Amino acid sequence: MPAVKTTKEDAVAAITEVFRSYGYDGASLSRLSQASGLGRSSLYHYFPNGKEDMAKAAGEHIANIVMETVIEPLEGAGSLDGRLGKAIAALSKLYDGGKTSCLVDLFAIGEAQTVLPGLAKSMIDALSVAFQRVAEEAGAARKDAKLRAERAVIEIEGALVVARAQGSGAVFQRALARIPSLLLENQA
Amino acid sequence: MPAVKTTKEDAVAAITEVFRSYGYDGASLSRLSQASGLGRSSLYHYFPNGKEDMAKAAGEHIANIVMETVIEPLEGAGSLDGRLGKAIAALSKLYDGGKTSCLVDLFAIGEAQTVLPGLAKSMIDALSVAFQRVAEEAGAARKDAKLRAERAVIEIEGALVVARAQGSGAVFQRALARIPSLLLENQA
DNA sequence: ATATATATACCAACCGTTCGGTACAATAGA
DNA sequence: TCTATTGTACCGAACGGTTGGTATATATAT
Repeated sequence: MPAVKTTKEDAVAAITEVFRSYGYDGASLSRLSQASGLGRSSLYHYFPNGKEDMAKAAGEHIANIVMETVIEPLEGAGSLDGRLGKAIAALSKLYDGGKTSCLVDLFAIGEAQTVLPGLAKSMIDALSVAFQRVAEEAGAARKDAKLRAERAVIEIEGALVVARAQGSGAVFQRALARIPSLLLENQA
Repeated sequence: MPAVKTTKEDAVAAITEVFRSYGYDGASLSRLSQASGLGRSSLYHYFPNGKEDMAKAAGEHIANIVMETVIEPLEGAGSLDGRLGKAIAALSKLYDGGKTSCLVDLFAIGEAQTVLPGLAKSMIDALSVAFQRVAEEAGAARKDAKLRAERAVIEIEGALVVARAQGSGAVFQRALARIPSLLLENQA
């Protein structure tokens, strides 16, 4: 391997932030190039299919982070409260306390839907299933657990939208704080 | 006066749908032109400041619809259940059962934020205040009512995001159905 | 020597915008 | 009543600039 100034990993991280800030359409190659520190040609070296590949890489990048920092802790060892606490802390960090958008939201707009089919859905599903398992473990029947998980995911996504509109992350923090009671409370 | 093929009102309605489908960046002049039936240049007759004016008109258009079909019914006469029912039906219609996006979400992305400052926030605030008054009328203390209203708005926005990601409006309908109990239940 | 990586230069297509001009209806003056 | 003027509605063509993408050449590291 040759020496590299910017690793592909670094480039993907930078690119991901551009997509998260501007959405698919707003993430121009100029911005992508500038943020990653890579020239146009270098970008096409790492991402042969151009913007589409970059968006896919960004999606996978975020999916990996969610898997490692949110879903795995939820399925790991320890008390339910402790595991949920870790996952919520990770979500707070991932969305910078409510200041940054969710790729699920951004990649489900306009043409991005057709360019990246299924990405948004699979991310929502993964988180939803993990929450559902937590609720079941707390004693909820499968149907009830599924509904609670759906509400938790909705609260996260909705709070991110409202937080962005209000220009304040407070509402997102409040929503995160509600998740434990939403999933665990009043079980049979 | 010349014969009018397309009224400005019709143009605004068509333009609004383009912004709702593609977001600010994705709503190109070509698409706006095609959807409204007006030539690219003709759009500048109605909207002298171009795309920015069109986005503002779309925002006002939606704000008016929300005011007339959601907020006014909430503040009108009749039983709480009846008024809430009207508002929820209007929301279901406005978002086509969860199939279309919310401008609050789309206009709070990337550069649209700076192009249309405050629009998203004012729309969120108006709906939130209306919900809060409903909860207070049902017996909730102001602080509790405010929180319930915030949760209702979050559920609406979040369910729209999840519905779009899943390609199904079912989750949005479920969220709308939860709003009455969310605002009215378990009051002192 | 070979594969990887980056730079330079370029492309057609499209972007939002502007311009010059046309069609038409209402108004004003004779 | 007829004509001249005005103002609105709209369009085709073109503007400079940017888009996403490519081809070719050069550099670097093994």
